[in-house]
Amino acid sequence: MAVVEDELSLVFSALADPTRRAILERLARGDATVNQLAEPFAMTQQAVSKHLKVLERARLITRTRTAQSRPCVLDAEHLDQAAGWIVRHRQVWADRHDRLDEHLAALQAGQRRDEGTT
Amino acid sequence: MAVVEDELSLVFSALADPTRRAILERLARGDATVNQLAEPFAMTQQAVSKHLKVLERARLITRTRTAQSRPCVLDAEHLDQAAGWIVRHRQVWADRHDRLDEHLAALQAGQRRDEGTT
DNA sequence: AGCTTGCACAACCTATTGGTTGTATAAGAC
DNA sequence: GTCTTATACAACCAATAGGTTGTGCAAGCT
Repeated sequence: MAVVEDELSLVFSALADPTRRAILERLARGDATVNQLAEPFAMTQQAVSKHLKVLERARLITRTRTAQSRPCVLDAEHLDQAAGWIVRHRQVWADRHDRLDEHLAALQAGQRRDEGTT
Repeated sequence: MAVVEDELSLVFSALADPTRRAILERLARGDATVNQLAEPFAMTQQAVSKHLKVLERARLITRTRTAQSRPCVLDAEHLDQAAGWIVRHRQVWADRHDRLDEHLAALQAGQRRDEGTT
């Protein structure tokens, strides 16, 4: 099932794994090689490579080829896509239960974004 | 694997399915019964029930028992959790790259980020 | 040239996912 | 009471996910 998956599903399912989220958190603090990423985890380098492939397929990271290592770099665009979906739909029922408005505001407090994403 | 899963993973993996996202979108416009939710989909009522169980486990919906039907109601809080994670971490690397709100808007407009990767 | 490092590919295993059909049950209608 | 409606449970199935081990290979080091 799901032979061809839409981008949003790819992004969300990529995020649905603690290891991959940890990898993203690590990458948010700076680019890293596969081995550097693998180090904190109790799993093989190959397993981490698989996780990276998932992240790459979801376009959450891109990889460059520098010498013999393949550093990973974050790509925020598709993450925005996912955040966009959530924010968009939460808004709908936030409107319905308007008490959630402040909740929303609190969430975005550090950010103060303002675009009318439809 | 993943015998006990953290809440965030549950939420994200619940969102990682187009059917379930459609269900949430539908519910955002108003509570609905299982059959009402199942109707637009080319799948059995049982399959939709399974999806609802996934959403329930992720605490994205709650169910009430009204007469012989079990209407579904959205629960925004756990969705906030997911949105929170994204917003939080997106911010980190937004800072690294540029930290501009307008940038964010541009990204969502489908524009590609310039790569001033430090 | 030969060793080492960094990573990926392939085969394999098990658990989970997402669907099916078939059946059961609980509540209202007659 | 019996019928119908709305939903859930169970068994089954194919495909995917997430891990393993083993191996291959390209790039640098000496």
